[in-house]
Amino acid sequence: MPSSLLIPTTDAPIVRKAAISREDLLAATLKIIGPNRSLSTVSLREVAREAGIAPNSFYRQFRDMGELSVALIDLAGSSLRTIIGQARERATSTDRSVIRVSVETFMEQLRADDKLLHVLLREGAVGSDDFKHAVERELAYFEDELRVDLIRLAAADGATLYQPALVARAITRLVFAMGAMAMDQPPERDPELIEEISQMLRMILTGSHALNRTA
Amino acid sequence: MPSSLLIPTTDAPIVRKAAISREDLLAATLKIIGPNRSLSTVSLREVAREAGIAPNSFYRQFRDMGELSVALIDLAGSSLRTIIGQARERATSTDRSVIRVSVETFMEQLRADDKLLHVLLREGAVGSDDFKHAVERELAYFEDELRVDLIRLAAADGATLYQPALVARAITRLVFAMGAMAMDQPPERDPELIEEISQMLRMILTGSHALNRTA
DNA sequence: CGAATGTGTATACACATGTATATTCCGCGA
DNA sequence: TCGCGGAATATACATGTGTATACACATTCG
Repeated sequence: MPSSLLIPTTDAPIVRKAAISREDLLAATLKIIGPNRSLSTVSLREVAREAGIAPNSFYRQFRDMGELSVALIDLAGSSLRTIIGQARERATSTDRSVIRVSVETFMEQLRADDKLLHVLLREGAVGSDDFKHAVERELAYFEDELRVDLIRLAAADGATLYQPALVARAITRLVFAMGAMAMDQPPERDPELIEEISQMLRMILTGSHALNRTA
Repeated sequence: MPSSLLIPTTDAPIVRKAAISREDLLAATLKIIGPNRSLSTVSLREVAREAGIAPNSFYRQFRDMGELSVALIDLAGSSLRTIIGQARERATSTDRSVIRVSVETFMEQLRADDKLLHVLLREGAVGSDDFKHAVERELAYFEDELRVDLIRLAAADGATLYQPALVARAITRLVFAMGAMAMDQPPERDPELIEEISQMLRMILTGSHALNRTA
């Protein structure tokens, strides 16, 4: 069971002095990228500089930037799954709208999980094939967990969805697109955006129920 | 043919190139970018090479690659508006589903309009502020035209939408996200994707109608 | 005709990048 | 204690980049 994802490991299963770790390089990369800086334009040397190591030391951890990028996506995926878990937990322990609480949690984490989720949200469409596959894999995870949740929630309400898989995909893509958009806006607008997204999801879900009845 | 009295140049017949235009540079850029090549990683020299001109000649047309990128987005925007027009035309002259015909047209143009729309669909989240604003501007156009159309269509059916602006935005973002996804898939899957997207839009629209009744 | 102007090119420079090779450093077992 | 082996660095090189400067040619206009 891998426990260390974000926090530097303090373990010593084998004798280690490990001046530099993969996590350090990932963190350095996150510090570099930003709203105007895409992952694909970050150079190996730049990461090494930010991490305070010699360029060649990079190779001890990754074959090249492509490999680091994939590792970053995997990290972001873990973070994303944590969010889902939190949202699910919060949603079931409240009387407020499940949709609303979930969207709120998502946005909150988007702001907190500095830069990590950004990569997942906005860099999905460009990069090496390996990279794009890594992104798609995480999206598929999200989609699938959402699908299961949707079915469960609908059943609890005594209803059924029209096409759960499609609903899950639509919601996933829409939320990610809106999330990417949100990252370019000041946090003050978050409440507004949360409201917008919630309404959109409500439309999709309501539509799904309605279509189920007529189909 | 008098030669310079300094270094005798290697007798390369210096032939004058035909005048270069902005369009040539834009076309050259489109030839360079692809599924694994983002606009932000394309260099000025590379564009010049592809266009068959000296690097410095680039400056006669654009200040830098950033300016060229914005011009590309504007171009893509025009192309997009042509698509909307076509879809509207086709949709009104048929008994088939408006949604379906529109989505089909969109996908068709996506495949035809080689590379141009790709830029708009997938590079929206990274780049200079000017670039991102250019992308957002085009998205807003699309959104707004769609909103007007939706209202008109709903009225023709004697119905009203819940929140036309929101519906338009949801559809826009969803279609663009799915379109970006489609570009990474073989055209054989287009029919399937068209079906998926159409269903998603149907859910949103149906949901909007339903919510209008209950709200 | 000849100068002015506008457009394209060649050359050059000062960087940055990825990586091959050689070198230094340091903890550990002998 | 030594020295050995791996980790980290330093140096180096070939290549790519943006762009400044100087030049060549064509066209326009006095």
